[in-house]
Amino acid sequence: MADKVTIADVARVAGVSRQTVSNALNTPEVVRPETRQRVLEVVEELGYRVNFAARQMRTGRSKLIAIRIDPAGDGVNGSVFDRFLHGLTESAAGAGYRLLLYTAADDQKEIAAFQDLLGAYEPDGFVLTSTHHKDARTSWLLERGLPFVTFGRPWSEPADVHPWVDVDGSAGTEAATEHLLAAGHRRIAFIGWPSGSGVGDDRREGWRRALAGAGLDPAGLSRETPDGIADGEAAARDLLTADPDITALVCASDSLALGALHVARSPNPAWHAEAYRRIAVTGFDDTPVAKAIGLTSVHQPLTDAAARCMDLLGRALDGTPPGNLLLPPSLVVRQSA
Amino acid sequence: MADKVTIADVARVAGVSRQTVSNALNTPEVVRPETRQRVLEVVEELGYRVNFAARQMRTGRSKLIAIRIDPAGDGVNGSVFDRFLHGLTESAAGAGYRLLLYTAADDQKEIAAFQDLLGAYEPDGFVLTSTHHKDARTSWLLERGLPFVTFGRPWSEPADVHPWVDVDGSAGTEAATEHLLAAGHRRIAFIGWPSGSGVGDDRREGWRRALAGAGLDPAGLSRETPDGIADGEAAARDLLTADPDITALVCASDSLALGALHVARSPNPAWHAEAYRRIAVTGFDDTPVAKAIGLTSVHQPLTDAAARCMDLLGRALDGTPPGNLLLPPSLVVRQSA
DNA sequence: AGGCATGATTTGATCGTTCAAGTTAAGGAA
DNA sequence: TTCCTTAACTTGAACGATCAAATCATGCCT
Repeated sequence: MADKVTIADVARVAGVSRQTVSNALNTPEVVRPETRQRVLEVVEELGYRVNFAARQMRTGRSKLIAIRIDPAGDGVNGSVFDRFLHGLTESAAGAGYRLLLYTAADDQKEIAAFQDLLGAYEPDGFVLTSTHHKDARTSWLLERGLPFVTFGRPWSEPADVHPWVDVDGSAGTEAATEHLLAAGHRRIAFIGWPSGSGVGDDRREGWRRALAGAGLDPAGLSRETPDGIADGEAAARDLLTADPDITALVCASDSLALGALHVARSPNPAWHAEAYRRIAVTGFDDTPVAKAIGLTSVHQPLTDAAARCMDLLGRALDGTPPGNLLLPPSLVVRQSA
Repeated sequence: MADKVTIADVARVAGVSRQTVSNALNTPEVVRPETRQRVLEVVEELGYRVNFAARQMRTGRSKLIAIRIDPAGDGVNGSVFDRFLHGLTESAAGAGYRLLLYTAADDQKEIAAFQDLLGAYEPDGFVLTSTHHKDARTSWLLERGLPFVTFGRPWSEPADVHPWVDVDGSAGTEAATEHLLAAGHRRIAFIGWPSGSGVGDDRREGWRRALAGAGLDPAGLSRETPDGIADGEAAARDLLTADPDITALVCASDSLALGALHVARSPNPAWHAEAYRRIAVTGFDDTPVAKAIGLTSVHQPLTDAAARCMDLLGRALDGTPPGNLLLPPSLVVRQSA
């Protein structure tokens, strides 16, 4: 393998000093154009590349961004994070950064991971996902003035405590509900998660808002259940049994929707002795499963979100005030609704 | 934020030299137990952590492993890589390594990425996925003596040219086919990819082997098509129309199987005027989609594969001959077959 | 007692880069 | 001519760790 080419090698061949090579690459304006040109040619010729470790020692910047990847979530919804990650890797590369992965089981473990990482690899910044109420991670990072962006807004604090990018979940469920209303549905129920989670409550709120806008009463039309196919099925069964007028189900996730769909599509439902009701179902996240089975679902612009996260983080690293950003989702209409 | 703690700080507080601190941490056996104890206490007290950049400068080891993540594949099968990645992150962490992500559009671009990475971050090793015939990447790395493991066996070269871990695809389709045979099926067709891809040919071979074992003739029972839901549907339709005796379809992927399932489950198939035939379908990869819709599928032990990859890479980094490993998949039986 | 091996610790040098300060040469003003 | 400024480039030092070699005890053997 070609031996390591250092800045000194380039300097020698180009007949200039190390520092001039460094300047030609990092501060071109202080170098005479023809010198710069010559240096760049030698850089090309020798295949020189800066050694990040050495640079990091001097400047303190590692050009690394750390992000947590969860222990093998094999669920339907795991793919949301994965799609975000794919997008972020590309945006980061465009900005000259690479992603460093780590795992952590909970907030406290993640903070411990921060400490390990900061001591060892010294990442320049962090991207946090799945923010929640009383997020210990963000306050820890804020206290220490470390640059980070969250994908997910702060749920317990004012919107401007830290930079974030999020997708407007309530707008998503609202759009889904409005789509159902436009199709003539009047009794539209919601299947979501136990209240207390920011994301879940937000999604429920969008449904409620749409019903209110149409002058409809949401009372008795909402169920709270853990995320899962079986859970969605049970909740749907419960709702449809309790209220024979329900004709549509808005769900907080594709997993729940998938379960609901089983009930909605069962040809001769035990929960209903009358003539067959066609029940519309919508999901959330537009996972591959939704696409595969024709489930109408709310799509999150994840690649875009990733790019904007990188934008904001870049600003945070520059010292520019980064701000925050709420992206609109879009409804992907398929056969299920 | 707490100022950076260096090895010199620890040395001063513990009343020893830098090198003794280094030894206490890296070569404990050369340090007197009580000295070691004292040093470790100070390390704990000050919250000292080695700075990897500095270590890397001296030792040349970065404790980083690079792995490519593909540009946002939103398909059904994307999750295979993602599950592998989750597992690998954990195994790597266990061995003191972290994963560094990069993207690349093709083999040549990936080799360029190798050069960038080696010059800049100097990863200690690489994990390559989706190996194929005439893989330019492996030969490039081999020529330069760089440590790597592939998840996927070498398809054009002898098995021992480089370390690898793979899942035995032909054993998977063979198991699926045998399961169908045991259920009484006799005309079992195969839907796979155009020949020439190692993985695809291997999966077809397993089906052929199982049929041969039962003394059955595979002639006319195989179709080659790109990977996709619509492609699977078309191929299934074609097969079932051409041969009225077919009662089961073994597919090379869950995407293909999903398409096939649409045909198999259509209540009044245009392709068949006779009484309704129940067509069994099996997929490959056991994606969330398979679980969601009750598709019998071949499951790959991805977490295990990731762990073994890390094992082998660790050996390659130590200089121990790493070898290679073919893992058996398992058939997950659901309603579809 | 002298010599020597062994164990425990310390010292100086080094990895490749960039910062900060220094040098050199050329041009302009007095 | 002399002095000063500026542009262009060079030199020495430093980042924080580990390697290699040096130092200093200590114990054992003859």
